[in-house]
Amino acid sequence: MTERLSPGDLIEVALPLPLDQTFTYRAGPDGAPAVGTRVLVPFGRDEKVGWVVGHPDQGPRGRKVRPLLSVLDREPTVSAEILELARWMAAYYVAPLGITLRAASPAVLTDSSRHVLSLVENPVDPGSADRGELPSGGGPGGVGAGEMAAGGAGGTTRREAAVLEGLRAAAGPRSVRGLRKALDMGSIWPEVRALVARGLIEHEVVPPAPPPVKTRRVVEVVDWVEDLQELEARFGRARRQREAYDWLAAAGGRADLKAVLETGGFSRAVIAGLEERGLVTLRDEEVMRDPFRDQPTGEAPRFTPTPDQARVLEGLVSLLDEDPPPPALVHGITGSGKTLVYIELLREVVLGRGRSAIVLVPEISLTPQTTRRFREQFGDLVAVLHSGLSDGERYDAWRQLRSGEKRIAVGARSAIFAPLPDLGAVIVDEEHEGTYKQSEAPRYHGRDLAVLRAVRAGALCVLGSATPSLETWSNARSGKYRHFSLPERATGQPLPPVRVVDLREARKTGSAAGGGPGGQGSRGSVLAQPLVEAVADRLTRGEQAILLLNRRGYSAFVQCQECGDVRVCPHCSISLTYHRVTSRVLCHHCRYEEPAPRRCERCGSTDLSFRGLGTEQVERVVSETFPSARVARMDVDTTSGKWAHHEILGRVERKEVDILLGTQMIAKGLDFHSVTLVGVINADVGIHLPDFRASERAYQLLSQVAGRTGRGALGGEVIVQTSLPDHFVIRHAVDHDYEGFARRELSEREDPPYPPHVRLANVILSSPEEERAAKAAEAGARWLRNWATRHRPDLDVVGPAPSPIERLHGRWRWHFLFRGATPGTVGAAARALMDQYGGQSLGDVRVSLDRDPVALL
DNA sequence: ACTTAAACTGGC
DNA sequence: CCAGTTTAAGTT
Repeated sequence: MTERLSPGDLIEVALPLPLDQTFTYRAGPDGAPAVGTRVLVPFGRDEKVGWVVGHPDQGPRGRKVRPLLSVLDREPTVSAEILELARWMAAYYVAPLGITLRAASPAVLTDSSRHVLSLVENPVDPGSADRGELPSGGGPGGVGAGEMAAGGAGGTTRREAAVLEGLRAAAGPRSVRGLRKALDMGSIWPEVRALVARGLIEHEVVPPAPPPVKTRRVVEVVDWVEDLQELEARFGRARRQREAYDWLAAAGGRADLKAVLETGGFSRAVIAGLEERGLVTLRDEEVMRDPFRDQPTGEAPRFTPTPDQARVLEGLVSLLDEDPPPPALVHGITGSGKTLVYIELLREVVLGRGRSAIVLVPEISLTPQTTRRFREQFGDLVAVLHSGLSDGERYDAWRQLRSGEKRIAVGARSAIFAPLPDLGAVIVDEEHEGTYKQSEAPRYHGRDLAVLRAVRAGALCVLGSATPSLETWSNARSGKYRHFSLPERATGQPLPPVRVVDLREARKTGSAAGGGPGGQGSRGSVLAQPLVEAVADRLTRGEQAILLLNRRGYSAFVQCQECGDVRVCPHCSISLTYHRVTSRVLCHHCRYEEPAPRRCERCGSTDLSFRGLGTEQVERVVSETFPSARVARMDVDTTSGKWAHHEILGRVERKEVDILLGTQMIAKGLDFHSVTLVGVINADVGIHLPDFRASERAYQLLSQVAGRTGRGALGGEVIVQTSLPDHFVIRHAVDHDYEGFARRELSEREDPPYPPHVRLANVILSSPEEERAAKAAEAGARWLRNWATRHRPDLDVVGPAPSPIERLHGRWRWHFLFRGATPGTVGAAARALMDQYGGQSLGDVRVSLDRDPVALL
């Protein structure tokens, strides 16, 4: 598309603000920048960075149109492909276009101007001070308000004094934003204006920094003198210059200035002399920062695929020729070698066909082995978009992907926006992982965007998992996705046998270690006899054990210790949550509530457990039971440091640890052959979280942690402790029967209906005042029900109720759900709701909408 | 999100 | 009648 690019033309700009609209500006003297270009524009008092998203013929009716301040890119930084993806996200997830564009761009390209304040060293007499120059505040009365503050010297208000004090406290200049946050007293602009007018402080608008580009000085020969005699003549007595010239010529005509000085041993003056004679030039050349530069590349041995792997690979490659290729599920058990299939597929797509590819991984710091394998195979073609990269490193990786210098992007969910031309494949490893869902706006699902982007780009999307999400599973079953499976481990070894220990039995016979009558009501039987024996066995053999406690840290459910029964909402089939304060149990979907039970509804036992069991308690019991064992604990509390994961796993690898105890984070990616026992302390916890995906997650976790053992020649065994040995999650996990589990879980979600049978959205309303959050939730749900009767009778609104996490960051949270049979229904409702409540601020109540939520917290 | 102006408070 | 605080409207 060709655009008229004349000065004064109008541009439509998307700004990263929570406003569901774009803004119109007038282009500068160089004409209207192309769509996808970043521009700096005035916005009220501020200067904002936004993206040109169109060239409207006329501005908004009856409004002024301000000119843009500057064009920030020579070339568009958002391609037509990514802009379309951003537009789709904005519509689907009901987020402003500017917010989605920001999410799709490297951080260094989204910086706005900042207002910076500094103290004036020696303030002159306030009366004679010039009035400070401030950006005109657009609307009427912008400047007028500050006028009277320039009055007497003694008229320093309390607020002004606070601003001055805040500036004195900092050594240098401070941003208005930072100061405002620190002082926590609302807008400080009136005070700033008054203080500037009296010459006490200075104010400056600092434009966004240009993207940081690292450079090096390079010396390059520009005048080649071949003839010896002429060389003599040209250099005369400048012997060192002649030598430097020869040195450079021998080096191919160009070299790092640093190398010339250090390796060549020439002085800076010698080079300057050459430059003077017009023989060489000095210039700055861009250097790409790459923290993985030193990682070994291209050294890995080529593995021969197993027959299964070869069959899947062949199937995937044949899909490449369909237009567009249909998405594919690769369902492969733990240890079946999915990564190898990805690698061989990329070999075809990237090396064979010269196209590019994206590999999404759930959380890159937890999967160093996977990323390393791609580096080893494809070397410098790979850009690893690690969360630990500096903004500059990330920007360099982004540029190298855009230029085609790198053609494989490996990273977490935001890598789906990698600016790769000619995309040939997108791989989503462990596609069932919840980390692919972004928890802030835009609340996109990386896996779903992967499918969408791939289809639109004519690329193949491969979703890989040992325990696919039920959404993906049902798409594969229905034929929407192609379905491949790897039912065996690449080594040919079987999955480890899983033994179930019935905690109810263990308690009756009193054979458990830990807890006991002294405990606070919750019989803390931690390790039943079979697990104690199994661990002791590993200790004597010098092997290692992993103990998992999948406990999450919020209010628990109520479970009968006799029969294992859990109180469930009669309407939502979600566990009821115990509230200590009111001594009641509550459904966090529909707000059904009843008094906390005193005895079990099913068997009448009074032995009810109201609390889960934490890793700390387990650690204590384990240490007491095995005093000589070396125990390491790995959970969010022990892994706060940047390299904490690494450190703990390193100790396990070096066999400095006998028992590794932890939460779900130990279930992923570990591959240690001397781990011959996996013990699950209590499999029930996860199953009864108040969330419709609780069973799915519990199954995934059990399956995954079971896969941590039996990988080596020593074999392995899994012991699962549970009060619910007959629960289908446990039964299918014991049999390593994903399909059986999926069949049952799909039927569980039919009534009441949950995804994948229906589409779901979650609306959270939060406020510092609980009352207001509740009122807003009531009003919102009522409004939506009303809307539905008129527009979408098939829409179902559930709730409102207090959110499972009732209070977060000092705000009370209420939520309600709505569901519909089709994306169209849910989309229309989401749009209508946000049009009604999204923009308008209901006092201090914040509204957020999460479409296709991964968890209802 | 952030600013500003208007509309309310509560002290006299 | 003010200073301070809450609420609503506007940003091109």
